[in-house]
Amino acid sequence: MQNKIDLTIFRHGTGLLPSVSVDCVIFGFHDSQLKVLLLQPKGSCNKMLPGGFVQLSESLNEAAQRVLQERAGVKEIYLEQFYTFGAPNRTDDTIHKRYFNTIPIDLDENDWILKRFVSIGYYALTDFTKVKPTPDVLSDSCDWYDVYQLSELAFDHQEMVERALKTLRSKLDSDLVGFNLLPEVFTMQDLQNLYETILNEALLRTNFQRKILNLNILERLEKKMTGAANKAPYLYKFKK
Amino acid sequence: MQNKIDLTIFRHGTGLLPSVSVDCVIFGFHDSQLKVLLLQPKGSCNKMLPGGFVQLSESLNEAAQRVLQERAGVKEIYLEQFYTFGAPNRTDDTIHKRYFNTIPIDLDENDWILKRFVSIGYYALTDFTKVKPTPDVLSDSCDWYDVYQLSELAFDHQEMVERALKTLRSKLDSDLVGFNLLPEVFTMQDLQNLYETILNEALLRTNFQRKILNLNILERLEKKMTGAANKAPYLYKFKK
DNA sequence: ACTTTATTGTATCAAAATGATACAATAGTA
DNA sequence: TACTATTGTATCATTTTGATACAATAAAGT
Repeated sequence: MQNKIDLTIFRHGTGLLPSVSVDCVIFGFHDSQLKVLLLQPKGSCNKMLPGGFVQLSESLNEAAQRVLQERAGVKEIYLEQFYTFGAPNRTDDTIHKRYFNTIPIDLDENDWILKRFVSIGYYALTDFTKVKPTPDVLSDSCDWYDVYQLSELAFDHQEMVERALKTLRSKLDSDLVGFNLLPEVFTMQDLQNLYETILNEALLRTNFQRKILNLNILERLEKKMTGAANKAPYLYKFKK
Repeated sequence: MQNKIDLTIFRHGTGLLPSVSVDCVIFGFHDSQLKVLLLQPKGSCNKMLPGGFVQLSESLNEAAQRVLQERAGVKEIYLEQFYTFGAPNRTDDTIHKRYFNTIPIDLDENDWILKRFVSIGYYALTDFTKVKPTPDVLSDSCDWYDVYQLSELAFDHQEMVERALKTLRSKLDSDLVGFNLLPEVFTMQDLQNLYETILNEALLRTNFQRKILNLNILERLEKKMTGAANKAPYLYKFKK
């Protein structure tokens, strides 16, 4: 199943902001892996982040949300800007043109789409289980990939993922980010596992539990009977 | 004295990246005040940050450096990107056109310069005493203004200053930022004064001294005989 | 020369946060 | 009933931070 996307928007002068694009780094968590959402474009291009252009009537944030919905089928997600990428050669000419030539529209050789542009990076965390990645007509697939095992990506998208991850790490404590990465209810071990994966380092179980509980942001629910021969952990959910 | 600026760069298609600009928030410190560098454009416009467009051949960072040099006479300064501003109405139409009509060049009504654009914000800290603000031909003046006493600024430049200040505060400790705001040598009181002004809150003298000294980044020099009837403070400079 | 004053550098103590270890409780298995 | 693996919590040591005390000192006043 593919998303509808209005290809006329790619045509010059039909309501797009020239030279500007947005790219989205969407993090998910599954099987103890931190994942990122990537599109496999048609043709032989490397995988890329869901990205697109900005309409004249919308804000950058709105553009990021719309693009994410159109290209990956992900909607109603809180996105945060983390950096703007603008190296003159960031969209390597030949790759860039090859990519846009796979799009079934006529592009003038002088169209700004074929030239340099600046891309504003947005990132978000989302519950892996609640998202159904859906590729658009320009892509063969849309799927999750382990952040720590990425193949080479298109353009400067590797750098984008790295910088988004750095931002995520630095905001993990202060912004109590990372909440959207887990399902509704979870155990303390699930949460610690998430933290360890994002930070890529081991944490001391007892102190992690103390720290999180002292934040007073969790509501303790019933125990989770795992069937294992040991004490059952409590389930938690985030307070509102 | 005014800087030379090549006005042809404003003409459409002569090597500029459409729809994109950079704006610079330059902080200085003097008389116990945190200052920001502003231009007074010719005509009746509000004051504005030194900003300009991006040439096709340069990176965003290079553009910011060049623009700062051309418009305010400030050179060789380390700039850091802090946010990108892209609200659809951020350059209010009438003010925007009025401003660009003061520039002595012909602009087509359809020129992107008269339309919406996105601006990438850069900020920097600099030694007040080492900068000689110099306006360009488009401006009547270029001067320092107290960050906490700003009049209304052009476009969304107030928001830019606020966000730059927020970034500065959050990075003050971790990045040991704020060093460029003081002259070569200084007393502990000078440094504390700077911190208090940036954070806009009082700090305990003894603990501040302990904290800074424990960082092991200062080299203690001779005492500074102030002429006052009390113990003379040491001078310090930053280790390399 | 001695006292006074304002300020500086450092020590000290209490409180809070963090790191590390110990241990009892418990859901199942042998 | 004993055993095992894991969980929740307590405890203690260490480090960090907040608050106060105090001796040292450069100059002025007497």
